[in-house]
Amino acid sequence: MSEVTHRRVGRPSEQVLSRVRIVETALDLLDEHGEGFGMRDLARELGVRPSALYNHVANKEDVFRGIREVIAGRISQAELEREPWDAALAAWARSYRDAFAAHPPTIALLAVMPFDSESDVFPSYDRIVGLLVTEGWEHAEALNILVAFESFILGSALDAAAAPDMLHAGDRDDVPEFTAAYRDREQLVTRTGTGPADQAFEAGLGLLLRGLRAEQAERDSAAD
Amino acid sequence: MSEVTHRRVGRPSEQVLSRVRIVETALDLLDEHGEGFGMRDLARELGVRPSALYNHVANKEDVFRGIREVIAGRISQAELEREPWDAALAAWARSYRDAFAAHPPTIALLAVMPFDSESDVFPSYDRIVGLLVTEGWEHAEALNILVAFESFILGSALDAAAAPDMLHAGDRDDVPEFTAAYRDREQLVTRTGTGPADQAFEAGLGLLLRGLRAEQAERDSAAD
DNA sequence: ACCTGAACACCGTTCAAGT
DNA sequence: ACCTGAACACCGTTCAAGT
Repeated sequence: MSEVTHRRVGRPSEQVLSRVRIVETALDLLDEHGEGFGMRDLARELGVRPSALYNHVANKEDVFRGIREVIAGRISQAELEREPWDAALAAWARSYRDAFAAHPPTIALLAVMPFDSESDVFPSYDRIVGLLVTEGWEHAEALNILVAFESFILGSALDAAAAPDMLHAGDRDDVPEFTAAYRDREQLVTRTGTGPADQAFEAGLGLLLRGLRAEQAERDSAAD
Repeated sequence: MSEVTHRRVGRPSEQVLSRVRIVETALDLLDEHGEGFGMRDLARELGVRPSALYNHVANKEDVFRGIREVIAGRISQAELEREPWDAALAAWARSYRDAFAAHPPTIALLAVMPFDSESDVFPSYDRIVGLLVTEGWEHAEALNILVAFESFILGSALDAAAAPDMLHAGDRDDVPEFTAAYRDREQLVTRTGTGPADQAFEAGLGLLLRGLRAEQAERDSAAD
């Protein structure tokens, strides 16, 4: 039985905590046991008493804000320089979904949290709006499209985080089309190795992009 | 100062609680003060001690399950009988989003919760898959499209529930396209009276449906 | 069977005391 | 300035006691 050497009271000789260390540890905890984390767990993991955390973060919500920034920072901005524009949009969307889908239990919480105005996400948003405006959309339309994409992406991340058989009708026999579809998709999953959530995401992303191209084509032909 | 008459201990002469009464009261609490609810608040609202609730629900999650069923029950199934098929899909999607957007704080929680196999939602899903199969899609594809629509709808409900200026870049001058778009949309909001979240939802829904029609047209012309 | 009342094992957070 | 330790005001949930 190894004795833990306790820290004495009073200011330690060298600082043990920092905001980034707290945020990163919290993210680790979320990844390991996905059930959410407590300030007490977080403190234990950092070898510190719970109250010590409050020297570096305002409260638990503040920790979440930190986490959100870290995750948002992982969305690949570089993909937005691809050609053509719809490929750039697709690559960005996939990177966005992956960044959030990696941390299931927090998606919902993070998704409703407003971004800080200094956030890293705005340059990406600016680039996307610019892309769409270049391709002929009005500024306001471009923003609506951007938000629509985000809604789809976050909804898809939520879906990827949901229970695997969220939509299982069991043995009921009053929904034949649905159960047939469920069975067929099962086969598609084993054949392609692509999970249900990924299939649905690609289907939706494909539809959104196809919709954009169709809208553009229609607009261009009407302009003659 | 009015004296509250307390109930004596022991089984009351007539039953005061029921599962449905608990679930409905919980939903009321969510609607009033959107911050979520506690079992103690719920009990107070029902004029009962917290422990009494556990005679009718297993735990707090069980209450959420009940709430989810109530909300899901409000999604209009009737709209799915409209003509043509894409109008039916659009009407269903709007009804779905409205049902969830009415209860902001719970969307996230509810969205990740698996449906019971006896749930009311399956007949609607069956109808939608049938609709798409009739229009030429494979069963597995139809299911993927359905899930993609749901992801978009729930993501949009989340967006509608988010802070109104979730995407406000403040005064930064390094994102000109974005701020221009933000300004233009502001004007569009005041001119049309349609909120930002509704605009984005209609934009995305339009793209998804347009994508479906384009996919169908492409398939039909390839079949010649 | 279905309520009260007391209790248990938790939370997030505050704050004085210590270095 | 930055930690410990003790405390506060909460949670959800359990369970014996009562009718």
